[in-house]
Amino acid sequence: MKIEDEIKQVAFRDDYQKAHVNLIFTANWLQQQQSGFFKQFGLTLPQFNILRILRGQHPKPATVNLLIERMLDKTSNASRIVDKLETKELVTRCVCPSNRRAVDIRISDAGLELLGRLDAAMNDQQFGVQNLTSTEADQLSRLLDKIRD
Amino acid sequence: MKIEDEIKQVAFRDDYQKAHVNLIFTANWLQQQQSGFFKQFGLTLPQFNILRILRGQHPKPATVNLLIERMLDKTSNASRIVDKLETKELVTRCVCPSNRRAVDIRISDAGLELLGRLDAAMNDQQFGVQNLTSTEADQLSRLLDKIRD
DNA sequence: GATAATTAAATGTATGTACATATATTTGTC
DNA sequence: GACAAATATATGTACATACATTTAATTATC
Repeated sequence: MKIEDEIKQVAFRDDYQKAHVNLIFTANWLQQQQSGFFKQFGLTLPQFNILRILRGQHPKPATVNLLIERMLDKTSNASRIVDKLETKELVTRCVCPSNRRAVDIRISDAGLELLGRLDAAMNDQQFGVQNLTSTEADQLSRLLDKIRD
Repeated sequence: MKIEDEIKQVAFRDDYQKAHVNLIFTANWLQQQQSGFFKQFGLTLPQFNILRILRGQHPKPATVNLLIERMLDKTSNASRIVDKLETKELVTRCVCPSNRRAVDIRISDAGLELLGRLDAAMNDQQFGVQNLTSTEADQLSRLLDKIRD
């Protein structure tokens, strides 16, 4: 559906405004698609993203700083998202021996097992970007990179 | 900067995953650019969006339902965002005479005046999409529409 | 080596998101 | 006209975002 119809706005000032609104709207749309999927597994999107970063580090630990550096949303509060994951026993947290200011965070066996199940389910799940051809996906990335220049 | 460097990820599975991550990341980036701008005026992005919808209706009132219909984020809680705007006296709210379930919401003179100042400031402010050519902006909108098909 | 500056993480507060539930009003049906 | 269903909004709760402040540990400077 065209963006004008999605938000019932008759016209945009120009192609720039239209692209901008479309970008925000589509990203929200994709996030909602995904968060419904993750909910089945008792996770939120940011919780999943942090777990994935931790798996990438495993068996090495990550610090809160490293998580923030790699998160899509730099300003979110990694500390409290880790709290939730720790409550679910998907990660472990202990003071870093070499630098007692820092905290070593590791994904637990239960966390690895959950991500494994998510990987399997994700292959069955089609998210929106699949509607594009590979060339179009590449084209999209280039346009987005240019926006942030 | 390329998306790989932004989030310090070495490689993506394919162009689809890369485009997807890039889309979420760029939309967040744009939102942060804007929210910094709105903050100078004591508004948040959703508050601004609701005010703009109300100005579009002015002098006719809008109901909460109409606001939800036109908002980019359908699931957000329009009622409570209107609460904040009412506290700041930027909108008025009163029971609709013809349907006492509904609430008539109108932008106040102070609200109109604030939006006027924002319009002026916005013309001086360059947001990211301006980095694209008009053709590229159009191309981007088409790709985004295709994602949501 | 004491003290200031910096760094790493946690905490506090206001706002927003997501979704379920509650309350009040109107509409439809017998 | 009583009562069920639908509609419009508000409220409750858990989680996340945004940003300021606090606490603790380390590093730098005199």
